[in-house]
Amino acid sequence: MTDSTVENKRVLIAMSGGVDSSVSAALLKEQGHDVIGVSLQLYEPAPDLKRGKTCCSLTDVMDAGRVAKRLGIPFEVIDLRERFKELVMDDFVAEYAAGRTPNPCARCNDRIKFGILAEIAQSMGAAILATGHYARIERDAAGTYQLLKGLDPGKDQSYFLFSMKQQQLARTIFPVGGLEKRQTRELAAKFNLPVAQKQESQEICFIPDNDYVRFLEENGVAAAPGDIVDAAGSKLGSHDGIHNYTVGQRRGLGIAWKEPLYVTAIDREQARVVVGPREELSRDHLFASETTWTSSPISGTFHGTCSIRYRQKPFPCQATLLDDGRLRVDFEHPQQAITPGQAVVLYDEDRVVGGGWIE
RNA sequence: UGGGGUAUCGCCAAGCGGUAAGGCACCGGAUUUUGAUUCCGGCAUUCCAAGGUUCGAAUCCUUGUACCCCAG
Repeated sequence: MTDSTVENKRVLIAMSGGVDSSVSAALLKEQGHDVIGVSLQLYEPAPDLKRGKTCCSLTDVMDAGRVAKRLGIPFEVIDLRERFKELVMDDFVAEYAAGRTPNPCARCNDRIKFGILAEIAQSMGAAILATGHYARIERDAAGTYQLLKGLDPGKDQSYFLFSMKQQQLARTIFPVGGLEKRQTRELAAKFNLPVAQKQESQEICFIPDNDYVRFLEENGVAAAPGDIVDAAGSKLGSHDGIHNYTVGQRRGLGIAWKEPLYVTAIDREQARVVVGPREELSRDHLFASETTWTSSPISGTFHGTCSIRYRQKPFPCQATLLDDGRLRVDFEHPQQAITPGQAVVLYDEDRVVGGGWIE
């Protein structure tokens, strides 16, 4: 199962303190690798740690350390708070301020884990970086590394990893990518890991209470009021700031209508939130920029499938690269709530071809 | 100070003598390494007010009150 060129090399495993990365570390150790465990300190610990369900809180770092100790592997904590703030949190704030909806997990993977951490791994003499993501990497006959969906359709995280490139894929392994979540849990119990029963992480790791609006306002996003209008521009209500909304959102509008209303667009210039019935969320194409490709860019018209949000079953589409470098994706069937700031990921069967950020 | 109409949950709205539908909004939960969506659950002992008729009324009668429309 493991690529032969990878065996017995030094591997750096990013340990979040969760079940997936802990089992990953255990599997690597069992396979005979020279494993080094690392936890990243990415932000100031939240004062309230009662649930401990974030990916990098103090208790999680401690859990990671306990697992490393149980496995008998070296472990250290790397402080990347400054870089994380600069590359992920600031981007998160700026995107919301611009009326877009950021995807911090995808950004973190791209910039922190497979960016800075990958470099750190090299500097520590580890040729390979491992994480607990549910995705697979395989090398095809031509020697090209392919990024594939995780085998467990309910846990596949390839969407968040779409920006990985050859040089990254060549030096990365996902030990649990071929497992079902249930199997991972069973292995955690079998390895007697202290985190076997730990609950899934969720929410944005650096906003443990999930009150992202408060986080934004504490970080300089002004609560600028404006109108909520329909497609024709008629005022239906008012809001306290466009950062409270995302395209496709239904709840929180406070408008009593004959049918549910959804945010169809956010107009930063006029500080307006445009709403409409469900039908008005439909689009048959989108444009994306900052495209990246796992091996090589598409040429001509790409026929395959794509996802425009995490956990969405990829749907048929075709895509073309425009002269200005942007990507145009046309859907076979209209899709709802194309959300600027989210990623569009192109798939060829189970293979991630590449993607970009929705405009 | 003439005539007509309407008053039911925050909004819209069923009900037409038999013991308060539904939609929206809102609240809670489930799902989820982003944000959403989705799903599940909750949500008027009370029908503008006060009397009356009736075994029984939001539904009938009386008197008020408020608002709307048409005339002034």
